[in-house]
Amino acid sequence: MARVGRNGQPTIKQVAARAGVSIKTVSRVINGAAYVSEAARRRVVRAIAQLNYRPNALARGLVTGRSRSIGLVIADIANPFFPPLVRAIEDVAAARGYNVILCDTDEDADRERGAISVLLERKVDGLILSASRVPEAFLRQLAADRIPLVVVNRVVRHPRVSAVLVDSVAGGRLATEHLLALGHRRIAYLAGPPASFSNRSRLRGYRQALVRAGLPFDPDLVAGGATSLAAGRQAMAALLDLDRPPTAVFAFDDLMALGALEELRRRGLRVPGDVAIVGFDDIDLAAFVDPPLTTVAQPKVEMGRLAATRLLDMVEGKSSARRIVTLAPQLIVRHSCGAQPGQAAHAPQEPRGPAGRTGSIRGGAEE
Amino acid sequence: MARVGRNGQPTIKQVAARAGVSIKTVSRVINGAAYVSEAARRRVVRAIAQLNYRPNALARGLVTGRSRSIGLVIADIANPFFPPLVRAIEDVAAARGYNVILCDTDEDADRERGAISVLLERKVDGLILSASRVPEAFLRQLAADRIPLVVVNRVVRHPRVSAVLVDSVAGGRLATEHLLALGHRRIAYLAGPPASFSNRSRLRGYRQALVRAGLPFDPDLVAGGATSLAAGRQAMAALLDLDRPPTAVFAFDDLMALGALEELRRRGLRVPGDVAIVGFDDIDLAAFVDPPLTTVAQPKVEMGRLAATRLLDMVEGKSSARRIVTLAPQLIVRHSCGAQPGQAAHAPQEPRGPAGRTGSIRGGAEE
DNA sequence: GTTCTCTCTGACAACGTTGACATCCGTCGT
DNA sequence: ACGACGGATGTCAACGTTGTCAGAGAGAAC
Repeated sequence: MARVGRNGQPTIKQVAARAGVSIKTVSRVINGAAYVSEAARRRVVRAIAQLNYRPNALARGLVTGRSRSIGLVIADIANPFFPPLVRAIEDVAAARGYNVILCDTDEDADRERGAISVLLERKVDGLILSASRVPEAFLRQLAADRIPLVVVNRVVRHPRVSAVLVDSVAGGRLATEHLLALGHRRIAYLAGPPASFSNRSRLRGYRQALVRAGLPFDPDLVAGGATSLAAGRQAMAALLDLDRPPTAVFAFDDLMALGALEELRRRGLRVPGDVAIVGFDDIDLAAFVDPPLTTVAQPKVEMGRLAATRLLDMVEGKSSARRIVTLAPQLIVRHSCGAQPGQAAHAPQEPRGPAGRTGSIRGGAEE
Repeated sequence: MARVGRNGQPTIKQVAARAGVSIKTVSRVINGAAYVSEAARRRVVRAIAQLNYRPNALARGLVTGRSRSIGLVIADIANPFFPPLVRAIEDVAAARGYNVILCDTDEDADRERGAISVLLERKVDGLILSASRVPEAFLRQLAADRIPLVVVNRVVRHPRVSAVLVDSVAGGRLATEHLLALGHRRIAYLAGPPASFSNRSRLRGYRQALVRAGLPFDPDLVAGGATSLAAGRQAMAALLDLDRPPTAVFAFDDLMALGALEELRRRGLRVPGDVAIVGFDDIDLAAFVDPPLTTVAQPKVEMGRLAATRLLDMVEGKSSARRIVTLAPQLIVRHSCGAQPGQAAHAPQEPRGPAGRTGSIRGGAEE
């Protein structure tokens, strides 16, 4: 009989032999099952320690059909929005005995598809998708195949796909109304990736705010189409080269806002003196830049916690019905708009609907 | 015969049945093996597509003894030092067909041990450890068990443990000499975690620079012992409450430096006017804060790439001998010290030894 | 015509674990 | 004294894949 497994590591068989019991008894001890005598248990525990035995999760997963791992698909861990989210997800997962397999996609739908595919081959027990660019039909198919699925900042119309998101429309409105209240009339939008659900929502909020203020929507004042410092710089440059450049900018996210900030500084323009800026996300950086950035905060840690908890509840069958958790965005007023920090400029009108207040939770009623 | 596997997903058996071949032939097609007729191959490919079949990586890993995944153990993904490193590792791994399982440990040796243990149960093909706090003996044991292992910013004396690190002693010297050259004589060190290899090295570099300048080492000027904004704030506060507070501070990392910056601002002190600050890492934030932080840069992306490439080479048996790659730290002069940005203050003496120049690579000669 | 070689194919036994079920042995109730 | 019961243990067949080996044809070489 082999003293060790193929790859040199001890198996349950060696433990059993050493403890003088059957492999089933060892299995029972490992899994804390009942009906094992104290004597046997002690011998098994000793043998495990002596051999430094570790159960093979692959074999276990193969027979149980559960891998105790989840897949996490994000755009780019180097984008400061994601680390707090990932960390929270990881913490919840670890606390419940799951591992996280991380995949970056750079907002590319094909890479995302590939990542999901590989994750599925790995037999992850569930999937969390943030900044997902894959067509909705693809995700519906996943759900139809009974893969537990939670999406962040996007919605999938399927009775088993849960979501946690901040109300980006409300957030866009919040940001724009703040600039409006400060007297700005030419407000630009620094757009994010066109395929992004969040981008479209923030743009919608921006337009809503303009309309409510009786201002026309000017397509020339929308520039950008990505999410990076460089994209922010370029978009800001394009805007500044307009005949009538904007006096204020609402950026898709803080990265774009920071890029814009760089470009403004490069041209010797002052913020907020010459141009006011509002970002989105409230990444750690935002509070530290010069001037500190006014931005719409997303509760990243809470989002991560909610997403992971929800997913694992689905995985463990505690509740499989769809649940959509919508969190309220929050305007963080710092110095990049010229308002009194810590409080929003007086809003021109009351926000409508539930968003903008506290987080609301909607059950699985829809679809 | 079951139409689908236990968990509802098609198996190689269904594919074989549908294509009218044996499972072995399907296996051959999947793995691109030779000796499959065009006709058979086509039928198999079609069946795979129709069933949306995905090979089960667990089963595959069980029989081949390789999981095509690596474990990545770091202190905290929310610490801005790590995302670029992680991203680079992930990219290399993905390009070579591996997945990354991520674990945060919060610098806690027990959690690290636990994470490594779980990763080993998962049968990862190798391990990358950054900010590792576990005793060296533990890692030597791992290496003795033939687990491919690469450590970042730490060294393990074992003929099979590779490492990639920046010369933190040289970095500490660089930072301190910069402050010295600017005329500072009371220079404090904002210490990182005492158990950290990097912390000890940077402290050593700091002391070396002092000695070379003929200055005494004053233990009172060392404060801190963690790595966070809060710790930086507190340590800075303690330093400022001294009878003779320092005129300059070298911080273990940029997070500590930023914390110090906050505390100084809170007390109405100016940087660099009243106190000069040098950080370490050159996180993205560093260039954006006010004032832009002078800091010692670590080439995080390159480190990640090197570590992952090295590990996978070991995993794939391309070369198993130990290799230590030492990269040179680089002083990035911005505004937090009062020097002319972009260039270091004139160093009081020539750096000694290979570090401080270009990166050097030492082979497996040691141990 | 026989043997050899080469291509293609499939049967079968692993891999390390758990689940279903069987068995053995005391002890208790009657 | 006997059956029933329940604790403690073991046997065996999965799980879904790949590795080993053997075999069937089809040409090629002698």
